Amino acid sequence: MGRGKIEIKRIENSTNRQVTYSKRRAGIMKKAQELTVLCDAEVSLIMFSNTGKLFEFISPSTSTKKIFDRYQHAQGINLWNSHYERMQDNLNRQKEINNKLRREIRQRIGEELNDLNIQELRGLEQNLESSLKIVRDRKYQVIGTSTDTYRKKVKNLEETRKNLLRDFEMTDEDPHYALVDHEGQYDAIGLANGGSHIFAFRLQPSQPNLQDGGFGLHDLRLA
Amino acid sequence: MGRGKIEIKRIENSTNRQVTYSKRRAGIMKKAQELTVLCDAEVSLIMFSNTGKLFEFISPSTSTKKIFDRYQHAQGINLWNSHYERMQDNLNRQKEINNKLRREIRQRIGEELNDLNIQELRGLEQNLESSLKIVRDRKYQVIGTSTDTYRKKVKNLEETRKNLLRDFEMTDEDPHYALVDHEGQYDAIGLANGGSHIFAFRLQPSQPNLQDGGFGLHDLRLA
DNA sequence: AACTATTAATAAGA
DNA sequence: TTCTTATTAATAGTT
Repeated sequence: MGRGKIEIKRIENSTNRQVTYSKRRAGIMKKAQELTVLCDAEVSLIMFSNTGKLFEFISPSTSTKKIFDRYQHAQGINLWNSHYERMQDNLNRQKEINNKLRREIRQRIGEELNDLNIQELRGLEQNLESSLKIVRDRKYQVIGTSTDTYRKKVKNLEETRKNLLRDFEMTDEDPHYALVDHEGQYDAIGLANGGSHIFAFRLQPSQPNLQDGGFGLHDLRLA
Repeated sequence: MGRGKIEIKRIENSTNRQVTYSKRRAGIMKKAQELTVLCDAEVSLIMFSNTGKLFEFISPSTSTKKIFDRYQHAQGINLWNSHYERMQDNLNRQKEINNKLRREIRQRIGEELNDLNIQELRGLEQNLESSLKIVRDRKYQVIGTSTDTYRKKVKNLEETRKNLLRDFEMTDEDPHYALVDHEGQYDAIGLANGGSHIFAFRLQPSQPNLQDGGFGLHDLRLA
């Protein structure tokens, strides 16, 4: 139906192919639309050009999703069962891993030790010892750092005060103006200088295993 | 393109509509096929008549499922997601929990302590201390139990031997028959009586945090 | 389902 | 891409 008959085979000339695609795409779209209206049918037409571009026609009375669902129903298959199954597997795997992790935490907390033999108990004990040492070292390091910071702050404050005093003396104004404040804060800093057990005033947790700060936050039972 | 021009509107005569549907369906199928071949395109054409019957054309180079997947990808949507949304959510939740658990374990092992403040470090330390105590107690309990068991076994063995000896003496047969065995085992049991550090012969782990028996078995990075 | 007059689609050219 | 138009293809109504 053109200036000449053409063979139905791939058009090798790329430009030509593109042009023909445009024209025929429009043509088939129109046909789909006409079929929809004339015959009261539901039509889904999806086309990908070789460049990957998508064109589609869908009868106004329906939707692509509905067509997909209906298609699967009509064919008695579920194209996404494999997706679903993979997802389900993945979910189960995650849950299993979670349970193992929970179990490990419970054992590290000292629960559920009954199924551990002596070797395992010893392993766990050594493990906890070394972890405890690491945490302790880290704590002291942090304390040391913050103490240093406080020391520097104190020094700065003192120098500031001295400078102020000097200034007041030089200008002969009333000196007690600068002497009053920060006493309480000095006391607190003085305590911090001790270095080792400065947080001993913290309350002992009534639930030794469950304290805030991220430990024991998660429900360790099955989920 | 027929004996007369027709309006594009629903054909009310049912027979007529049916006939037209047949003819045009064949026509559009042919068009789809030609488009596929001429322009190297991937075409999916799905039609449901008003009676619910399904007809489809699909380019031989692909499949309906592939077209569906590609369609969704091209549209940047996932039509079946709504079906599996809850599952996906669940999966994501599990993964998140998983990461939190791994993080907790890592901190309990002594890794990733940098984001903990002093309070949290102290909490963790106390937590580890109490866990360590529980594990130690349990270990000693297990050791005690097994020692008791061994003691009983020894006692039984000794009594058995005595009885045997007595039997042999009473029947005047060669007595050294029963005296030879189990010496090594007695030695081992003798050691176990010490009670406190009987497993000290175990190798010190070169990787203190990773020992078999369930601790450090899981990859604690993201998964 | 076949036929065929007629309309519709479109290949090639501009 | 779009328009034109000669030509083929599709099909509406008929048999």
